[in-house]
Order: sequence, then structure tokens, then C-alpha cells
Amino acid sequence: MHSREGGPAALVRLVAAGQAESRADLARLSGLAPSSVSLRVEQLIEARLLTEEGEGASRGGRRPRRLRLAPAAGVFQVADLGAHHVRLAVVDLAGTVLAVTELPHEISSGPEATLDFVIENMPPSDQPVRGIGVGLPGPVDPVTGQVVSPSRMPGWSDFPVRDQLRARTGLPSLVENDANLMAVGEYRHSWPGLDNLMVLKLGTGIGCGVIAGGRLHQGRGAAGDISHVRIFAEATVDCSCGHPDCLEAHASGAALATALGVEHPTDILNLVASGVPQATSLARTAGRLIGDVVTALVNFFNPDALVIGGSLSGAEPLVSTIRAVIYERCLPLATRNLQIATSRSGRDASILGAGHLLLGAPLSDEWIDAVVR
Amino acid sequence: MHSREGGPAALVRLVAAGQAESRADLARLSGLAPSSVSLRVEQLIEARLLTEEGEGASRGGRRPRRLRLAPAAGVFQVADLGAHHVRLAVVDLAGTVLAVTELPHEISSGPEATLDFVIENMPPSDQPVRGIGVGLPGPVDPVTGQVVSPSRMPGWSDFPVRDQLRARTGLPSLVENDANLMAVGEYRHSWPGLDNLMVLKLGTGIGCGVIAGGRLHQGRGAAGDISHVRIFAEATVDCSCGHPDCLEAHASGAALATALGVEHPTDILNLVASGVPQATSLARTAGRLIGDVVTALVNFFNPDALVIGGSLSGAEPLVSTIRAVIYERCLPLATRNLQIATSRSGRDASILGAGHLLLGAPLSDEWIDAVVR
DNA sequence: ATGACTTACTTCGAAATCGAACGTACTGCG
DNA sequence: CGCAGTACGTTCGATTTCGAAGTAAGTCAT
Repeated sequence: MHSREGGPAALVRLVAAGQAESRADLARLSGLAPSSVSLRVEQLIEARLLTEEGEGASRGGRRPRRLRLAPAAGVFQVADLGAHHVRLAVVDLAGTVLAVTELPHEISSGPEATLDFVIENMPPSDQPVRGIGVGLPGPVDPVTGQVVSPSRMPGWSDFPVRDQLRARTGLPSLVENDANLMAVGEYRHSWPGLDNLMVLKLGTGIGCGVIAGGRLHQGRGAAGDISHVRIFAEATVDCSCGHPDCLEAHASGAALATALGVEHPTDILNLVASGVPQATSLARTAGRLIGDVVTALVNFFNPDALVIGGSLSGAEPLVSTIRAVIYERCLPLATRNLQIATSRSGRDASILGAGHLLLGAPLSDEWIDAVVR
Repeated sequence: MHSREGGPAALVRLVAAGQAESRADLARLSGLAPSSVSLRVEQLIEARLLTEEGEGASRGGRRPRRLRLAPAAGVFQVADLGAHHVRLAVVDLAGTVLAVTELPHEISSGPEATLDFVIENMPPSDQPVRGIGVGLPGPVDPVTGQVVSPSRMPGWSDFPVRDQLRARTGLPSLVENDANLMAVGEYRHSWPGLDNLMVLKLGTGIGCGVIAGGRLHQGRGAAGDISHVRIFAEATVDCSCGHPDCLEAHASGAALATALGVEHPTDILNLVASGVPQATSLARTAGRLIGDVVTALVNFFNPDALVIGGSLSGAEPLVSTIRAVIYERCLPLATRNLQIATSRSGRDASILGAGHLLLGAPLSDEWIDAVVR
């Protein structure tokens, strides 16, 4: 993400994203003249969106006067929905998590009940709420903000989630696929500068978020959906989508859990960690299947890094098998500069991603402009 | 590609790209005030980069005064290199092809000889040359402008093509993979607005160019390289890359030509067109293999359109098999709004793409600024 | 310490840009 | 035909942005 326009919102964003700490940084990154930056910053401080806080480290000359977001600049509320639980958080504009709770909740209880639950249980905040974001384990149409034909979310199909969220809260609202949020979170907080990024989310299902050219690649809402790619396995398993031998039917947390006779994907981790041979072997097989699919995608997309997250990313044999398959089968050209690593932002990756997308939305421009004037 | 900055170059670009025909268009698209646009346009006319030419159609009010690029604004020279031939063209900034020649030339004669050949045989032009672009059938590092470990281009590896081109011609220079150029050409001239586009180039080899979010996706130079994705075929064939069963070894024009005992991929077209059973059957098999690979990519990338170009795109059974496989195996969500079509820009797609990239390069900003001042 | 150099930020006149009003030229309707 | 409505383009004073010079406050080598 390079130089946007030089409105007041752009400066706030640069500070919030941690890219700029001083007026000089802002001038460099925004393309505005130093004098213009000074003027604007003064306005923003007056509007209580920014504060001056101490001094930064010298880079060989006068020390910069460090700029930070003022607490009064506000917060975002974020809900990361899984199949059986909800993670609710309040983050400030810079992406600091101020409060989190994780509560059990069945997403199958439907959109209305779920949104009620989210709004009801959101942690309170002293500061003004500037927006609300929701991550969902299914495809979200970026234009309408609706969920489209999700496999694990009965009752959600074509429900206007974004509109309902805005109607109920009156806040700028964001609805996005969970793997996409995770990709944005990892990108902004752990892999800045790696503008082409693939983030695998291995949990109950198999998701993938894609950053292309520094921006979230949404496609028409289904981008990153690799669950139903055909794979070639020994035994045939029919997938819920109607086709045989989808990746998800063989290698998802749900599939592994079934094969191992446990209920939750997290149980798999324990089995693998304690060295149960069958679990390790299954993890390796899953890793090979996932790796085979991702190999083609890595050749095609040629990312700077492949990040593996989700609860199953804690299963070492699975991750190392994926890594091995990729290095073995991909073009040397594609792996030459490729980093393959597990998530660095952890459980909060999606929440951080939602915060960042909310900050970047045109929505945010509006209220920043409004506050400054 | 939305509103860039409002420099003089931006306005020229909008006119050249055919997006703007009047001052009013420019004001809308650039975000500048109408008054500022008028001022700038006057300068550009004075600098002989734009001309006023007649009037446009009324949209319910006063007719716009149509703006066009002045011929004196200049031209680009473009070379599209294949394995055995070179296509040389002169295009104006708006992408009109003013002259083309196609000459036999072996790319295996090496970079020095090839660049000499290109420069020597470029069609002459009355107008000032503003840049030169070269398309190559191999991966190009977007940072250095070097070819990196190409399979069909002996002697080219790590040769600094872009630097050499600039050194020899003194012109702003562009070097890019041929499939990437083709993707840009198709996107700008035949599929505007479809900002997520995959363009397959089926010729001697198998290439793929990707437009993500309206911009060419280069990755680290290898993006779109699907030749060496592993496929599952009946018989095993070893690929030159050292792995067995690469897509290219089974389904490329070169592979088909070998199997059919002909020399050039174009000969395959004749055999298929005249209904030779073996040729048709092979085309279908190739289509299925390519389709299987592309299916995964379509799910992952979720493009608005898949465009099939290159000489083999004339083989109807091949194309229709690819189409059938995709519609059969992809997620409904991914195919719901997907267009699958053959190239609309034809043989000149790459040349048009090079023209457009040259126009968009920062290089162009510089000389436009220079001419205006 | 001293002086040369680097970086951060501000000041202030010059230049670019804006925006509201105006002039122009067309469409479409009664 | 005449008039309302709409769109294109320009004029001109108000505003924003720039940029060169100046001030402030550091580092580093001597």
C-alpha cells in the first residue's frame, strides 16, 4: 500500500498503521510537503486524534517528535466467528487489543441470533466506537456484504450481514471471510513489506487468504477457497459439495477429527503432540495433500511468503510435510525467495486484520474529515 | 486502476487509455477541479501532446470538445519474441498499431544477437520514440529486468535485458514475460473493468498472465508459471525441469507437436481443424489436463474472466474441453460470474500490453513533465 | 570542545488548486 | 418556438499546498 491521497485521514492511517512516527515520516510517506504535514498535524492534534508523546530516536540529526494516536481517537469492535465459538475484541485504531473474550456460540443458530449475541456480549469501551467488524467462516460477497452459499453455516446464505450490522449498531460495518481477515492481520502486523502473501488457515475447515500487491485479494468473494480442489488420494471420500475427493474431505480438521474419533480439531493437536502414531501419520498424509494443492498455487501466485495459521498449524508433522512438499515440487524460481512459516500474529490475527480494514475503509475517511472540520 | 495523482502525465494517460475524451471526463476521472483540468489541458495542447479534434456526442447538454493524442506525442516500439520468430511493432500512445512485421528469428541465438536484431529491424517511425518494450517467453524479474532461469532460452539466464536495452537505445525500456504482456493487452483493450483476469497463453509452451485488482500481478517474476505443475496422467513423461509429469510435458504445443509428429504448434491446428481423430483426441486430453490445473487456480483466484489465447486457442476441442472441466469441477461460487472466452485482442495482445505498461511506467511521467515545462 | 554534517520541523512568500458563479451550447418538452 | 433542464468549459477570487530558506537539535570525526 503506497501513497494514497493526502487527506487528513491518510495521515491518521499512516500513524495508526505504525508506518509513521513523526512529521518527517508522514511527509516522506504521504508525498506532501513537510510544511503541509505540519499544518495538518496541528489540526489533527487540535481535533484530539493525534498526540505528541516524547521524542523518537535520532537518525543522525535532530530527534523527531513522536506522534501517536490519541486514545480519544476511538476504538473498533471486532467479532471473529468460528463454527462453535465467538472471539470478541475491542482494538484501538493502531491495532492494540484492549479487551478480548472468547465465548461458546453455535454459528448454526443463524445470523439474527448470532448478531444479537455479538452485540450483546461485546466488551465495553470508554472510548468512542468508530466501527464494527465481523469475520465469518464462509465466503462473503465484497460488494453486498452477504454470505454466499457457505457450507458450514446453515441459515446464513444470502443474509445481508453487513447491512444488518450497520442497521443494528449505526456504525461503519465490515463483514469479511475469516481467512481473509487473518491474511490482512498477518500482513500488517507480522509481514510488512511482503506484498504478496498467502495465508493458510487450517482449522475445522481449510481457508486461505491472499494479499496481492499489498491489498487483500477478494475476487468476487470466493478467492482463496481451496477446500474443494480435487486431490488424488488412495481411498475415495465424497465431499458435502457433491464432488468426490475434495481437499477438505481428506485434510481438514473436521476430516482428521472424524478419522481419529475425536470431536474438536484441538484434540488432534494433543494426539499429535503426544506422539500417537496414527495421528502423526494422518497429519503427514494431510500435509502431503495440502502441499500438493498449494504447490500449484505457489507456482501460480509466486508469493513472498506462505504463512500457515489456524489451530492445526500447531501440528508440527503437518506443517513440516507441507513445507517439504513445496520445496520438493515447486519451481526453484518460486521457492528461491519464498518464506514458509507459521502464524506470527496468533489467535488475534483476524481481529487485527479487521481493525486494519476498518481503518482503511472509506468509512473512516468520512468521520476523520468530520472530526477535523 | 482508479484515480492516480493529478500530474500532467495522469491526464495524458487517461486520454491515451481511451478512458477520457473531454475535459469533463478528465475532471471526473482525475479528481481534479474542472478549472484545473482546463488549465492543464491548455498546457498539454501547447506542448503538442494533445489536440482538440471536433466535438463529441452530447449527453443532454453542450457537446464536449473531443481531446485526442497528438501524433507528435510519439510512439512506442515493441518486440514480441517467440521461440522462433519476432513480432516487431510501432504503436502510438493510445495503443493503435501503426506498423507490424513478423520475422523469423531464433531466440536461442542469445540475448545480444536478438537485441541487435530487434533494434535493427524495428519498423521506422516519423514520430519521436518514447519507449521500447520487449516481451520474452520466460520469467522476468520485475526488479532487475533480467531473465531468470528460462527453459527455452539458452544463453539468456541472468542477462540484464532491460539495462542493455536502455543502454543501446537510450529509451525508457520495459522487459516483461510475454504472457504477462498479453494479459495486460487483453485487459485494457478487450476486458476493461474485469479487474481480476487470468489469461492463458497456449502456444509452444504454456504461459499464464494474471491481472489482480486491475494491476499486473508479477509476484517475484515467476507468477503465472503453471507449466511445471504436477498432473496425473496415464503414462509418465519426464519434463526438462527434472520432475515427472509436469503439465508442460503433456499438454503444451511442443508436447502435442511431438506426439503428432509435426514441427510447429500451428500444424496442430490444421490437423485438428481437418478432423484428424488422433489430433482431436490429443487436444481433448490436453484440454482436460490443463482444465484440471486451471480449476484449482480458478477456485483460488476467483477471477472475473478466464481468457484463452496463444496459437492453440484456435483448437476448438481443446478450448471447449477446458471450459467443460472448469464448469464441472469448480465451485459454483467461482463459476457463477466467470466468463471463459478466447482472446479478443488476437496476435497483437502482447504488443498492446507493452504499450500500455510503457505508458503507465514512471518513465513516462518524466518525459511528459519535461515536455510540458 | 569544535566544526562539519545530518535530520526535524517551521516560517513565509510564491504558485498551484479549488470552487462557486458564469457563459455557452445542446436536448427535450409543451 | 420558447423555455426548462442539463452538461461542458471558463473566469476569478479564496484557499491550500508548495518549496526554499531558516531555525532547532542532534551525530560524528577530529
